[in-house]
Amino acid sequence: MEFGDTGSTPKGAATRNEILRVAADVFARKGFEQTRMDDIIREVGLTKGAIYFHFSSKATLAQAVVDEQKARWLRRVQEEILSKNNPLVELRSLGEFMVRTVLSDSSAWGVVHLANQLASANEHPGASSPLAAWVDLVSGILQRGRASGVLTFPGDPGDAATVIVAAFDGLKSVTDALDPKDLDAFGRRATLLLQLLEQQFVSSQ
Amino acid sequence: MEFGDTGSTPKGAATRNEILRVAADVFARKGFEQTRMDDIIREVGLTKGAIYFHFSSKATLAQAVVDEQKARWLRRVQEEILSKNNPLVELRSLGEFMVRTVLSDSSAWGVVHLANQLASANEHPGASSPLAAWVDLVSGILQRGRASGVLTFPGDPGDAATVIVAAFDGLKSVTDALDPKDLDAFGRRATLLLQLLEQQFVSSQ
DNA sequence: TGACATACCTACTGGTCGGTTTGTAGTTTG
DNA sequence: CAAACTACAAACCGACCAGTAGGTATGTCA
Repeated sequence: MEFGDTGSTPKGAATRNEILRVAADVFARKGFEQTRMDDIIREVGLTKGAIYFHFSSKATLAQAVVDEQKARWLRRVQEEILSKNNPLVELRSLGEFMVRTVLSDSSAWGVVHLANQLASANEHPGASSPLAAWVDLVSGILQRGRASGVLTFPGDPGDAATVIVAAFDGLKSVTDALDPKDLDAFGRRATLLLQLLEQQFVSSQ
Repeated sequence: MEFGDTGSTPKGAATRNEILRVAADVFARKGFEQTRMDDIIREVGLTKGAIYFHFSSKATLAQAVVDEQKARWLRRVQEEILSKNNPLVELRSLGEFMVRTVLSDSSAWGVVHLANQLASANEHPGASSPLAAWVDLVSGILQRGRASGVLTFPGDPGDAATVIVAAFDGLKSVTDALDPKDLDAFGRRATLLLQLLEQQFVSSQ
């Protein structure tokens, strides 16, 4: 049930990070249930004892992966995007950021779903879900954009934000499922989606 | 590996259908991996031997569920929607049909993903995926709509269709993940999405 | 009414997988 | 330098679960 289990020594901390790195990749590729602890163990080059010394359970390890990744990109988004102080620019940047992230780091978006998969077994309210964080982020931008008149959309900002994030999320998973070979497919379709949103949310003139 | 394992007798066929009915519900709720054969057995009120008499494996049962459901709604869509011979009406009807289906029959959309979950273990090309069928359906409508001038959109019809279907799919899964209690949430957001698509794809004038 | 298929049940097996226990090098600290 | 702690390794455990073995009951038809 504890979280920051160990890492008191430089060596221990390094190993812990290495485990997190590999675990993020495997979890993202295969999902929580389909990931075997032995998969991670094999790829890290350690043994069961080592992993369970640093993390008390499979769920704890996965949660640590989620928390670490979430903190990382929340910081990046904060620095690179929300600093613009311009909802229109922020929304565009965020869209491009999402697309770029999905395209470059294949494991990144997989981790976004880990928290939700954990919620089934664990009793996490889902509030810590990276997905919810994305929605909140977009929702905030939409609200400020509407207030300043540069963005228009019907209904609740939260709902609109959810639709936007969900569209991206669905595009990723559907493309993975239907055209796993077609490497450009996601990029093409995401661009299309961005165009669509641009014309829909940005106030003409 | 066989498909229509049994069902030679009226009684046998009835049991087989009952198993399919229950299995569809359980698979849709919990997904392929998380579903235990014992779950289905309990709800059907039979035993292991009975299920394995009618279906040779868990994967075979799931595949049968997918095939049966897919055939059913493909027929319905054919009759209720594609008979209109009007791309604009068809697209609107199809959108409403999807929303209505998701809202009324909670297990319906879950089954759509079963085939994809099977592809991991099994070696199904994924071509039989209901998701692919939906995309093809929309893609066809878009093509005919563009040809007759009532629909406009940039790029490949297949890509546009994928974006549309993916947006719905993502909306369903994201809403389930983030707001499982909020019953109207999906409806509200889906309506928003339909408006959005309306203004984007339907030629103004 | 005997032969054979259909339809179903009970009990078990074999493998998988998360987690535990125990041991033991190396490192730090008193 | 000895006790104590850190950071791992190796072997093992027990629960879970898909699938099987072998039986029984209920037709059906000649």
